Amino acid sequence: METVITRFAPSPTGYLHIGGARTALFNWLYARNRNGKFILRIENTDLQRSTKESTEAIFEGLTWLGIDWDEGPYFQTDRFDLYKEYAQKLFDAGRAYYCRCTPEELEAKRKISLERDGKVKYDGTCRGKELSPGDDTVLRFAADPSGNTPLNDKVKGGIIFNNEDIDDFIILRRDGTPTYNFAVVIDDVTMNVNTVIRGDDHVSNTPKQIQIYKALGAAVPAFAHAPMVLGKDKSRLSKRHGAMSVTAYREMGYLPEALINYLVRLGWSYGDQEFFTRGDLIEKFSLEHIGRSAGVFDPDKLLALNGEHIRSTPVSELAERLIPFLEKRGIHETPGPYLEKAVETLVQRSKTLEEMAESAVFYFSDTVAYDEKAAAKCLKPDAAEPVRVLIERLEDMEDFDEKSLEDAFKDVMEKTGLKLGKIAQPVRVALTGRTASPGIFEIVGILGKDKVIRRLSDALEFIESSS
RNA sequence: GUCCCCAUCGUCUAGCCCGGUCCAGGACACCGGCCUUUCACGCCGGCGACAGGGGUUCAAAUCCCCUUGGGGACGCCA
Repeated sequence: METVITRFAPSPTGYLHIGGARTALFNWLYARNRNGKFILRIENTDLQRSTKESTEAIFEGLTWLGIDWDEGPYFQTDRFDLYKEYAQKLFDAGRAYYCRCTPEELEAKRKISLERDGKVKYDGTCRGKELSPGDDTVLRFAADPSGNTPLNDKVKGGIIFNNEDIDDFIILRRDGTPTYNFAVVIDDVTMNVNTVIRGDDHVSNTPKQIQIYKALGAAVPAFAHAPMVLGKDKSRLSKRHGAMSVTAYREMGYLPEALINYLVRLGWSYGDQEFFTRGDLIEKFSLEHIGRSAGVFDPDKLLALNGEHIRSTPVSELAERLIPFLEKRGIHETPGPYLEKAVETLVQRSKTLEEMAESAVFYFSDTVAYDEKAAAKCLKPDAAEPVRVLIERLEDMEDFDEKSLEDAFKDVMEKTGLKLGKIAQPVRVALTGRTASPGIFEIVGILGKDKVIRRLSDALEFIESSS
C-alpha cells in the first residue's frame, strides 16, 4: 500500500494557536497511525506578514506538544524558482496568462459585479489577449470555464463545484512571488503529499487547487477537511476568546498530553472514550471518525482533562515538571524525595501545575504566610489550648509516621475534649496558612518535627499577640 | 449578495452510512448525597438534547425535501 504522506503548513504570521495545533495533530496522528511520513512546511510567501519570531514560536509549540516531523521544515521562500518553473509550464500549456488589470480596476469590477448578481469573479478581461510578461503583469490561471470539479472529501463526502463559480485566480503576483493556491499545490506535488488534512475554511479553495493538479497532470491527493474550532460565542476562534496560543497553556501549567487529548477529541471521537494517552491516539486515530460539524472550545473540559492527566502521570515526573513553576515563585528546589512526597499529596488536588505549585509553597517556605480569612477563622484564642497541647505531645515523639501521629492527635482530643475537626483546622492553618490542604498527618510527616513545632509555636504566638 | 458546509443535552460527543435493540448513551459544567480532619479525589443520584415543518415507511434521531439557524469562502492573505 502507498505510504501516507501528510504535512502541516502553517503561515508564520503569529504564534501556534489552538486551531492550528489541532490541524497539525490530525496530520501527525494520521501519519503515525498509518506508518507514514509527516512533513513540516512553512508557508511564508507573504513576505510582509511572515516573521522569524512566529516561525520560532511554531517550532516551539509543536515541539512542546511532542509533534515531530520527518521532513522539513521547508520554507516556501527557498522555493521561488520552483514555483516559477511550474508557472512557466502552465503558461506553455496555455493554462495561464498574463493580466494587466490593476488592483484598483479589479476592486471596481468586484464591486460592480457584486451589485449586479452577487458574484465576485474576475471577468477575464485579459484572457485571450496573449499579453507578455512585464513589470505590471500578474500571471493568472486559466480555469476551466465550464463543467464541474468534484471533490471527494474524506470527512465531508462528495461535493461538486460548478466551474462557472471558479475564476481565473492569480498564481504569480506582480513581484513574481506565488500566491497560496498555487504554491500549496506545487509544494504538495513535489513533496508527494498524498493526504491533505486541513480546516474546512479551505474547502472553497479546493476546486481551484484540484484544477491546478489536473492542469499539471499530477495526481490529486485525498482531502480531509476537519471542521472549525469555534469560541464560546460560536464565532471563529480569536484572542477575544482568551488564551489561544499553545505556549500560553504551557505557561498556565497544562500538560501537553492533556492539550493533545482535548484537541483531538474536539472533532474526533472513539466511541465513548474521553481519556487518551499519546499512544492511544496514535493507535486509534482515523479520518473516518472526524466529525462534520464545528465545535466550541471549552476551557472547563480541558481543565478537567488536565487534572486527569496529572493524576495519571508518575509522581517523579510531575515533580520534575513542577520545578519551573516553583522557580517562578522564587523556590529553588531540586528533584528528590522531599519534592516527590510533597507532590504526591497534591496530585489529586491540582488541575494544573500552576495550581499545584501554588498549593505547594508552604512545603518550601521558611515562614508561613497566613491567609487572612483562614487566620481569622481558625487562629482564634480557643485554638491556643489544643495547639499548645499538641506541641508538647509532639516534642516527645521520635517517629512521625502516620500511626504515631494519629495516636498523638487522639491524645490531644482526650486532653482537650475537642473533636478532631476542631484541632485539625487550626493546625492546618498553622502549617500551611490555609484552610484547604492535603491531610494533616501527611503534611506533618513530610514537614518533619522541627518545622512542625516551629510553625505551631509561631501560630501560638500569633494567636496570643492578636487576642 | 453568491457559492459551499453544518445542525443530538449549556458544551464536547455516541448513535445516523446498514430505519425498529434509543420514551436517545457517555463526558465536562451545574445541583444533591455518600466518604471525610479541610480541600480535592472517588462513588451514588439529579437536571438536561434528536432545530421546525412536510414527506417515505407498519416503524425515523437515523432516508428525502423545504424552512430556519449557525459557520466558512468569495484578496496581487494563508
